[in-house]
Formats: sequence, C-alpha cells, structure tokens
Amino acid sequence: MANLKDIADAAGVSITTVSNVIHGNYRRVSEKKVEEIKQLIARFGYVPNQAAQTLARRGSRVVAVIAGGNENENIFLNPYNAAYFGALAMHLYQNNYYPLVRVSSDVRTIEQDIRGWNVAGVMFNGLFMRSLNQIHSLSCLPAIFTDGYCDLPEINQVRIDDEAGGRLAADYLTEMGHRRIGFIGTALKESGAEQARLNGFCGSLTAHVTALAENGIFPAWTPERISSLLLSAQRPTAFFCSSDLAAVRMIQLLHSLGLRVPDDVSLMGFDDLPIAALSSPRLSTIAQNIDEKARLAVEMLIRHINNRMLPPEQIVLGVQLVRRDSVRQLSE
Amino acid sequence: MANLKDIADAAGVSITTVSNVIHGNYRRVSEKKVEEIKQLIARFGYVPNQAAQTLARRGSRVVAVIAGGNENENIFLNPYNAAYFGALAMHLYQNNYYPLVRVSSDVRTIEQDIRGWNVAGVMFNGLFMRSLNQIHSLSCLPAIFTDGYCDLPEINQVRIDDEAGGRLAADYLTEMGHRRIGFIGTALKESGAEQARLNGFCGSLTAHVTALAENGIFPAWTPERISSLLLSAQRPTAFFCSSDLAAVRMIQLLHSLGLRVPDDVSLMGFDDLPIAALSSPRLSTIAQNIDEKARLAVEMLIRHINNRMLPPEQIVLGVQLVRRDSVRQLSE
DNA sequence: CTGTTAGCGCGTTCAG
DNA sequence: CTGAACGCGCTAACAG
Repeated sequence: MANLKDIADAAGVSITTVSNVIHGNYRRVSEKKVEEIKQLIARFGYVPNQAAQTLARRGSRVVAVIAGGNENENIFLNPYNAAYFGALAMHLYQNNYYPLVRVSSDVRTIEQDIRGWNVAGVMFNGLFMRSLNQIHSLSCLPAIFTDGYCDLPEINQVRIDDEAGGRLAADYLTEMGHRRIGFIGTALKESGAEQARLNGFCGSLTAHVTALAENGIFPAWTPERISSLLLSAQRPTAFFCSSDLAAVRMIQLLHSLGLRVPDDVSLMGFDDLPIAALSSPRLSTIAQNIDEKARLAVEMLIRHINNRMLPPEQIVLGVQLVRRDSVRQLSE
Repeated sequence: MANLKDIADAAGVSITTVSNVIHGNYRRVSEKKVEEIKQLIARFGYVPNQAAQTLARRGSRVVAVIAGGNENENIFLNPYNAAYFGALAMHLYQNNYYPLVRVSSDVRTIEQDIRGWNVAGVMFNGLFMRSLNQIHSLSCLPAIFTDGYCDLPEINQVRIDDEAGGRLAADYLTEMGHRRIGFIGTALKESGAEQARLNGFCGSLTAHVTALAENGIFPAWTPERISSLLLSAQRPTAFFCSSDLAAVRMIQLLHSLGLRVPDDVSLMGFDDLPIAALSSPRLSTIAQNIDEKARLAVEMLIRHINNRMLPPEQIVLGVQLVRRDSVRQLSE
C-alpha cells in the first residue's frame, strides 16, 4: 500500500525525486540517492497506481478489444475466437498494454468502455460497419479493424486474403476430381470474411462445377436441409466449409447419416486451428496464421498510438492450402 | 470528453449535485433539476471516468483473474482454458466487474497487477501453492481459488469432484468389460486435479484390473513410449485420459499406428467440452459444468467483496458420466 | 541536483 | 436543497 510519498519520506527526499528515479531520469538525481531510493522501492514493494497515472497522464495503457456478439454468450467456446483473442491479449501484454476484452454489439456499452477507461486505442473484430459511425469517440482515437470488410480506405485494417483461400479450396477440390461441390457457411449475411471466401470459391470454379451454396445464413441450412441434400441423387461429392469448426460439425452430421469422410463425402475446412489436425479424419484446410495476424494488428495499433499522424494502413495476409486426409481423390 | 464539471456548468449547478443525480441520491435535489441534469448527461454522452472513480473510492471494480502459465504462450489454444476463462469474464461483466486476465506464474507480475489496479478481488486458477504466500497483498483481499488443491481450510475455493470423476470412469470401463486399462495424463506433478482424477480412478479399480498409469508428467509418455505399449502383447484395451483434449490427441496417435477407436482400443475423456461431441468417434467422458463453476466462483467472490467478514467457503461440484461412442463393450 | 505546485476527474464531508 | 473544499496518487512544469 506504499505510495510515492511513503518512499519519499523514508528516503528524506521529495516525491519528484522518487518519481524521477522510477522513470529513469537519473541525471537529475545524485547517484547515491538513486541507489538508496531503488532499495526502498524494492523493500516497500512499491507499485505505481494505474488509476493515478491514467489521470495524471491524461490517458491509460488500456486497449479496448471489441468482439461483436451476444454478451450473455461465451464466445470463446468457438476455437477461432479463443485462438485469436488469446493471441491479441498476449501480444498486448508483451507490449505493456492491458487488453479490455468486451463482447458486445451494443454501441453504448462499447462507448462506455472507451471513454470510461480513457483507452489508448481500440481493436474491432468482425463486421459492424452500420453502427460504427455512432461511436463518436472513434474520430480521435487510434483504431484497428480485423477480420472485417468495408470500403472506407481511411481505416487501419488487418485481414487475411479470404478470397484467395476460397480459390485455393476450389482449385484443390477440382484438381482432386470433384465436380459437384457444396458450400457450408455459418452467417453469410453478417460476415464479410465468409462472403469473400465464397466469392473466391465460386469465382475459381470452372463451368462444369456446381457450387451448391445458398446465399442465406446458416440457420437456413438446417440439419434436415443438409440431410435431404445428402441423400439426394445430386449429392455433392465434396463440401467447402467456411471454418474448421463447421467442417467438424459436418463430419458429425454425415456420420449420423451413415456417410463417411472422405470415402463417401469429402470435406475442406478453413483456418487450420488445432482441431483441424486433431479431427478424424484430419482436415484438409486453408491455413491462416492467427498469431501473426494478432501480432501485426497489435503492432499496427501501437504505431498509431505513438504517432497519431500516420496515414491509414492495410495489411492482407496470405493463406495456404494444407493437404491432409479429408479430401478423397476421385478417379476418372 | 465531457466531465462532471461540464455537466454542472451547463446545468448551472455544482458538481456535487450532478454527482448526486448520477448516484440516485434524488432526495437532495429538486425534481426539476434531476430531470434537467439527466437530459444533459444523455446529451453530452457523459461517462464517468473509471480512473478518477477508482482513486476517489479507494478501490476499483477490476478483478484480477490469474491463470498460471507461460506468458508467451496462448493458453486459450487449450479449449478448457478458453471455455473457463471465457465464462469467468462473462459472469464478471454481468455483475459489473472488469476482468483483468493475466497469464503468468511470476509472483511479481501478479502482485503488480493486484496493487497497480487496486483490484477488488482475485481469482486464482490451477495450483501455485508454493509461491502463493509470497503474494503479500492477498492477506487483505478477497480471493477465490478454482481447480486447485490445497489443505488450507481458510481459503475460498470452487472445484469439481475430480475423484468421483475418476471413479465413474473406472466403474464404467469395468462395467464395459475392460480389465487392462491405461491412464493418460498431461502434467501429473503439477496439477492437483489430474492427480485426484487418477486417485479416484485407481481407488475404484478391482484387483484384477491393471492401471497402467505412470506417475510421471506427460513428457515421459512420449509418443514412442505409448506406441511401444500399444504394440505390445499387454496392450490395454482402454485408456482413461485426464482431459478430452488428451483423448482426442490419443485418437490421432492410435490412428497413426493403424488402431481404431473403439474397435481396437477404447477411450474416455474428461470435461465434456464441445470437442467431445464433435470428435470422431464421439467421446464418452466425464462431464463437468464449466459455466456453472465459473458462475459460482464469481458469485462467491462478490459475496466476499461485499462482506469482508465472511468465513471461507468451499464448493465442490458434481460430475457425471456421459456415454457416447468411444468405449466398446467387451464380450467375454 | 532538488522541492513546490498545480492540476487530472471524482467522491465526500461539512457549511450554508 | 446546494456548493465549496479537500483528498485520492501521480505527472509535469517551474522555481530554486
């Protein structure tokens, strides 16, 4: 519970001197005092009070990390979210910033965090372009957008090349001899990333390949719908799933129908999360480097915190095909 | 950027009056002023400054959530951690507390968070009993321990009945006709929970059942070690894995050796995470209610924050067997 | 080289 | 019913 004054009193100096020692301004303090004060700081176990620093410095080292979603739902049950936000938090800590991870789509809640904590910057994840301009504080605060799509160029963003991922998947499935291919998405209308994957996928299919994608959100793909599709004569020989999680769920559904992967139906995922390699069969998928994406996003934010005049930046990360066991080579 | 004074000036009153309105002390303010001030607060988009409140109140609404582990590792890649810490954060937010999730085993780092943020309480997860008494601030701060084992009774803790889980697993495997059973742990020496699961497991095995557990940490169970065990004549017919994740990894290892689950080898997991039902085959496992554990832990903490005189509490949650497809009935 | 001082935004007496 | 004034712990500009 020791504060600056306690240390100052014990050392017989003023708090300014102690403050200087703490911040490394040694030239203004005699060497002997420096040592003496350092000792006392250690002995007292002095830790600067973040609230007081925030107030005095007119700014904190807190970064708001916003994840769109329902506040009463544990979004970390989704392995992608867990991996990504975990990585963001880790990289923020490594740069001496504190993540304030808030799950909410409510503009007011977000605004309260931003202003209440006098945040140094904001990281938005996913897409909420509609309501975003309502967050007034953003005009004067460094912000990074990841995994989102929007046409405004004056925005800092980091994302992966989802379209290229879709193309890679289409090319690979075609190369493996598949001609009737389905697409499994989870929230097409809401996720720019998923839409881009689908675009790349469809764009790269040659004329005689059928994409069975539906342009609706996933609830439209009820298990019943998918089941009847799978049991029909026109059953796709392969599915491109917009995430590894969707692919793993698909495996379950197929099993429940007595269909085997890849013998009866081939499957591709997206992301290359740990579960992709732990799935049975191991998933062929499109890999993205989540940790690097997080690192680059954090570094970009810090750049803009340190230099508020920097022009907007965009980074698009590459993806790559990972061949494993969930896609069967069709003869003929 | 509006603060109390701005509102006060605009309303032609003092900041005290505004403060009273904000905190619902309406009896001291005329009704008209109350309405007027409320309007202004909304129009200005006023949000109280957390740093200033923390300072003035001599305490914050931040709760330190400590996860032991390496700070340069993304522990949310482990689905159990993701599920549990995600749930903790969610329940803290719902009670208007801010989680400060720190991954570290370094006592100094932890202490800095606790003191620097003037934390309202601390939640420890996993076991670090050795260094814990070095955290001096703890003596005067509400703290909850989860997933840990220690004999001190003067401690608030929430955990599950790991031993019962081990027993359930042993009983079930025995009932299914298995007589040579192995145990796969991940960090026996460090995790009290895992040790308890093993204890319960061994305790409930009848004499003619062999537990092939090794009392070492997982690195001793190199894939090579396990492989040679699996290829030997004394190969266990079933394995009890200390987590669903370990079980899923085991499936991969078995597949790589050309062995199938459950046809050649049966497997049980622990936790009943989403991956258990998404695995192929779907895992039979011991289920714990992670969300409820988190909720109870948060509620317990808040109880102790609100009443510092409360005696220590211990909660032990039950677990239950979930039969799915990874354990084969042995005839004979 | 060192100390004094004026805020930072808010909570909380205590006088009016 | 209302406001002035002090303190929370720290920073930074300034004076010595």
